[in-house]
Amino acid sequence: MHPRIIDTLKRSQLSVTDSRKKILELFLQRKAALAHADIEQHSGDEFDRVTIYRTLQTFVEKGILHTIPSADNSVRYALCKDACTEGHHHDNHVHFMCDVCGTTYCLDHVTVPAVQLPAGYQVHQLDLVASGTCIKCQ
Amino acid sequence: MHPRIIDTLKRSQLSVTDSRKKILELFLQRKAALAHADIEQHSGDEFDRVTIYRTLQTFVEKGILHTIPSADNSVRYALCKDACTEGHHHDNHVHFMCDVCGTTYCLDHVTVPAVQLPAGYQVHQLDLVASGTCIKCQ
DNA sequence: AATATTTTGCAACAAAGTTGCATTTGTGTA
DNA sequence: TACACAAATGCAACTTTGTTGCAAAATATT
Ligand SMILES: [Mn+2]
Ligand SMILES: [Mn+2]
Ligand SMILES: [Zn+2]
Ligand SMILES: [Zn+2]
Repeated sequence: MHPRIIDTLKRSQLSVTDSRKKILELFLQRKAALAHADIEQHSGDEFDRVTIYRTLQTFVEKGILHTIPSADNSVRYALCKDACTEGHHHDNHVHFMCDVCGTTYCLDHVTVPAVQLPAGYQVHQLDLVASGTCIKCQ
Repeated sequence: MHPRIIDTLKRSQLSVTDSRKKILELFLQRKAALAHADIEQHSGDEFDRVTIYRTLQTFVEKGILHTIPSADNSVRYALCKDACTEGHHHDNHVHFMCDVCGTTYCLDHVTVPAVQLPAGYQVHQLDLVASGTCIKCQ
């Protein structure tokens, strides 16, 4: 088991349970983002579908995972790298979704550029999602 | 009925049907983007749920509507303004989703800035979605 | 070890999306 | 205008996805 797992859970004041450990482990192994369906597939009958929903929700609230918007009705989740805390995310990096293999990447080193919106729009979050062909699928 | 409706359909080589006219009209009246559910709600029993699915899909394929990614598993659709054609979209403007009223706006005059991705990522599309509080909800 | 708290699985349900097929509607042509 | 062909629609049946309440199990606290 990845050494960071227990730490991460405790720092967020979450009790350390099997499902949380395993789901977190899955995200640490895979470097890419995962949709609910990916986790469900990958974990077989290890735990209930409902538990996955609740775990993902908890992790997002606690700042362990962030969501990545998509145009295919299937939100992806990925590990927060920065110091995200309960209700306060700072994942302002670009995401890339490959049309070929379906992988979603966090491009941690590519920052979302500032944009000048018309007066009156108060921005709380900015998401930039690129899609196309990834390195592996060229 | 809005004068552009028949034109738009014919230009895309689509037969002019009641549902297509009414769904298109809805998008022309409302300036904002609409989710499937919005259309369903707004049209009552005028046409079947399945017809809405199929119409939206057709309109996207034909370049009449474009999709807007979201983090809440509910893709929004909005009219293409530019010369989008079958299978070729050019809606490279920023979108704004209001957390308060839920409205999604096409900010037609705010262009998505170019970003420099790591070598090897071939970008086909760039989506920038801002969220926060809109003008009306301040 | 005993107790209090939290999480989980299950069941039942609601909502969202898909597919095949008969019927209806629209289009082009005679 | 009427006809024939093609396309779109509605319906039914179904699958998938997401939600909720509650008892049982697991975890944390003392
Ligand atoms: Mn990310
Ligand atoms: Mn738009
Ligand atoms: Zn790929
Ligand atoms: Zn608003």
